[in-house]
Amino acid sequence: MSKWLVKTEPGDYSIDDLKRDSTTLWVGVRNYQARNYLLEMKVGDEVLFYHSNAEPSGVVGVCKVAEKPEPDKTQFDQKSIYFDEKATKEKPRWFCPKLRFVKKFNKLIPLSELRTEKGLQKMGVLQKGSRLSVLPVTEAEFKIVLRLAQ
DNA sequence: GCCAACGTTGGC
DNA sequence: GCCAACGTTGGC
Repeated sequence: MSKWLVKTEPGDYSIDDLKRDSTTLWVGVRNYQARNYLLEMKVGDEVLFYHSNAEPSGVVGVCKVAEKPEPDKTQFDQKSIYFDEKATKEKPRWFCPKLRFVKKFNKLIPLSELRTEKGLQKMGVLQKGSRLSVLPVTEAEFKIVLRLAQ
């Protein structure tokens, strides 16, 4: 099973929102590389939940894949900010898995702390210029983050 | 297919 | 708010 990390701005959708909702469709990803990662997600995969553009930014909890990706309905909705005029129902461009809340860490693990961890130096989210909102995480990296959360 | 212009992301 | 990094668009 694979591990992942998803980014979200807490003002848009935070770990507390996911805790309240229990599950959510991860709509709105509009980057092909990120989409391809979403499509690789399998039910049961564990996902680090990351707050970006936050004070401070960092990993705040864990969720998991509850349902495999389905076409993201917002791409067909003209009123949605995620509307994509080039997408059709016959040939959807964008997909969203359903994510289920697992836990919120007692403390946020800030980027600065992740950066000082030896085992995390190659972690995707720490790489310079990394802007992908969906990223793979290795088993070892995932374990280290969980340890830091304790 | 190249590449300039433009838009977005996201740390700081 | 700044700006580096990267993605996308569209003229040619």
